[in-house]
Amino acid sequence: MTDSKSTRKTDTSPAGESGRRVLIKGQQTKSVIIDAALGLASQIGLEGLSIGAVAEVTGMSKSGVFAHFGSREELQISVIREYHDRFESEVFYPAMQKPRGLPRLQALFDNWMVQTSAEIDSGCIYISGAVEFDDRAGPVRDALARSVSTWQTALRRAVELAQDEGQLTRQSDAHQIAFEIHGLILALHYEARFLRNPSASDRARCGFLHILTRYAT
Amino acid sequence: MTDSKSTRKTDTSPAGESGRRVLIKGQQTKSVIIDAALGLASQIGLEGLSIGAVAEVTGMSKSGVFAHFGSREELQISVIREYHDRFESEVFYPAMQKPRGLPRLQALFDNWMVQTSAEIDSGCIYISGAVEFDDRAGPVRDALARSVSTWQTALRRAVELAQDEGQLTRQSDAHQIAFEIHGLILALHYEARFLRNPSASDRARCGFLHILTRYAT
DNA sequence: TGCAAAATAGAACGATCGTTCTTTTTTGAC
DNA sequence: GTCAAAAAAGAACGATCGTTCTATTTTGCA
Repeated sequence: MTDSKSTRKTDTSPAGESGRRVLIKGQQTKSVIIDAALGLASQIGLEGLSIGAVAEVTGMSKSGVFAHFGSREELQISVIREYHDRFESEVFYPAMQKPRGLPRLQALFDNWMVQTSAEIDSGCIYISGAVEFDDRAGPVRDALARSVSTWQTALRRAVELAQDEGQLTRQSDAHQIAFEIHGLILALHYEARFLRNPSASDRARCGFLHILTRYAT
Repeated sequence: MTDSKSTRKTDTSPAGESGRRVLIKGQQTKSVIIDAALGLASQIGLEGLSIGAVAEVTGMSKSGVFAHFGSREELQISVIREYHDRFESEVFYPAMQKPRGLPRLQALFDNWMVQTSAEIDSGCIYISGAVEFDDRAGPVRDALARSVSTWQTALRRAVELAQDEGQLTRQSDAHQIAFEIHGLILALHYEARFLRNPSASDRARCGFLHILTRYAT
């Protein structure tokens, strides 16, 4: 932990002057590894993620995989970053195209529902990771909490904009509304993925409607 | 898995004719072990629960602990049973003293909140277990799902009674209302335990009020 | 107080884990 | 094509895991 060996930091492109350069070999395989690792972590959790399993899936050797990250923690953090990016591009950015206010909030929830429904088979690492790292300090937990907080802030902001537009009342603050929406997603994940209840999606959608109508102007 | 050795089944008291008999030694230590195991599982999860850790906490040897259960799975199931019993006696039974309808439903939620708030430091195995075993078949998952389903049925029943009493409308079925309440508890656990948000309890309580007022007659 | 049975301890097993070190292969600019 | 650097493989380490087997201690009825 104290020795900062950091075998390979690949964020700085080695291509110096000519900034554009197709992915050098190492970066390609690193992407493949992270992709496989994210798939594994979604199923068995970040804690269950083992370098040996990733090596087997990718057809590489353990040390070959290891060399790209320098530690298991760094692999886990890379997985979190990857999930963060995908979540942003599948849930957040598409909704930003919608006009601010209710349309955007509705789009955010819809996209989140689609994402969560797809994760009923694979699992969501924002949810499983929260359980695994809720009392374990360290950089993995920090990365996870930062990603979740970023998303929660974006959701809360969408609620505030709907209030600014006069489409939602201010009888509850945006934080409270975001909290209740988050609860619906968590209950959906719990009931659908663990209890295999097929009606959970309808329950969540219905609950969102209830929230909207309660705060509608 | 196939060989049914089952080292020691302790459910049948060896005290034959004289039914009353103080706990024989093995039962005492078994209780101590389960108690310690539940404490550990609450913090690090059922999957993280190791026999070695339980042995260290109880001051016993690994094999000494192991002999009481015959397998790690049996230990995990015992922990789930113990948690189930405690949950029943701290959340369910006290609320049953209240008159059916809103008072009882309110008491169920209040007790559940107290339990969950206490678990912000220790963790809830109904929540962590759901994440750990959501795609892993086997007896541990079955025991967990059965306990959770029992509790959900009890909660739903309380909602139905409030509807029968005419204190809640039937514009949504009891399952939907129970789903939304469950979401509040999950969001509370997530925000308070993982994100360390101290206002989560107020959010959950406020959300419950919103649900009650929406369905109030 | 005896004595069988129950309870616990102790040592060892194979497996898997993250990590380190060394060696081999592959890459890519010259 | 050369050759240094990068990438990947291979072997081995210490640690921990659940489990098994055997030996020792403790229990509790006669």
